[in-house]
Amino acid sequence: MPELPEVETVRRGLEKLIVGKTIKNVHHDTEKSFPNDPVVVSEFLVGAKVVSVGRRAKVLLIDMDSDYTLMVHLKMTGQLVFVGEERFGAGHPNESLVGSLPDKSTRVTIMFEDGSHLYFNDQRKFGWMKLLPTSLVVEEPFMKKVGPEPLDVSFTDIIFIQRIRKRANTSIKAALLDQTVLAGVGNIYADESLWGARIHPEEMVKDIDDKRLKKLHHELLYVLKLSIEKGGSTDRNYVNAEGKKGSYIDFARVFRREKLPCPRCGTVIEKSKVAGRGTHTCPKCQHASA
DNA sequence: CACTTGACCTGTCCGC
DNA sequence: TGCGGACAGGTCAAGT
Repeated sequence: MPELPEVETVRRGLEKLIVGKTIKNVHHDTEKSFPNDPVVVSEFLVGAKVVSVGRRAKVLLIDMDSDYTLMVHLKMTGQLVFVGEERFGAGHPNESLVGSLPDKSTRVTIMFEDGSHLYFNDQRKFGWMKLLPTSLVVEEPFMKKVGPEPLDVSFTDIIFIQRIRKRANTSIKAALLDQTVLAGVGNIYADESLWGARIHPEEMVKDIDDKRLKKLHHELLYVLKLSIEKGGSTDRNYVNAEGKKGSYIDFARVFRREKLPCPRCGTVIEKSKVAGRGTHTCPKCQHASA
């Protein structure tokens, strides 16, 4: 579900809401959502205080003062929603979104000493939480192989081009989605940035020159930053830490706009499948030798 | 090795 | 309205 901007929005919300709070207890339903040894949880999570909330790629990193870190991956349908000690009453704008938590998709409930709660909801059960010593986070298999953060100032055009070219014989869309090439890009921002750069998602990386890849890099940064500004995009399940929706989707140019006119040229936007994912393209603006 | 395709799950939507 | 199938913002394992 959430990509870099959505996870970053959740991170910013949680930073304001849970840093400094001490965990009173933790409950979870399936092993899959939180496959930790209960002894470790009771020793290093229960009774520990939240020190900071970080993010790497699409993974949230909640650091505790026990020197353990709670890693959270929301995958497709995960949500991390905070509900304060004072429940929202009828008429509050958030009441309909979080007023009924926990519900049947709640996988993990964390209660803080002040009576507030953090709910990890995940309809499809692809997401996970895991607790591990902070020093071992970098050794975790995904963290070890994931590529650089696109929003780091050190991630230059040159590095973007070099890394994308590691996937010379695949489509540019598959290269963008490859988390070992760069971190955090998913289906929405792949389609949006390719539209911005007028590159067709099926075009082979080796057929795209440096100038066009540089343009793609700039378009990618533009959509990622714009989306963070707008609080992420809400298409289906995504909500931020306060249970609210983001508004980037209102600014999307192609994503989920099939059969609607291209905002640049008016041609009807098409939907197809590229790299196994639903893909939105303007057939006129995006072509092989733009 | 590089790359592509299923599998993991549940809910919803679309066409017959 | 009912039912089957396709599909959903991610990643991994297994396949070619």
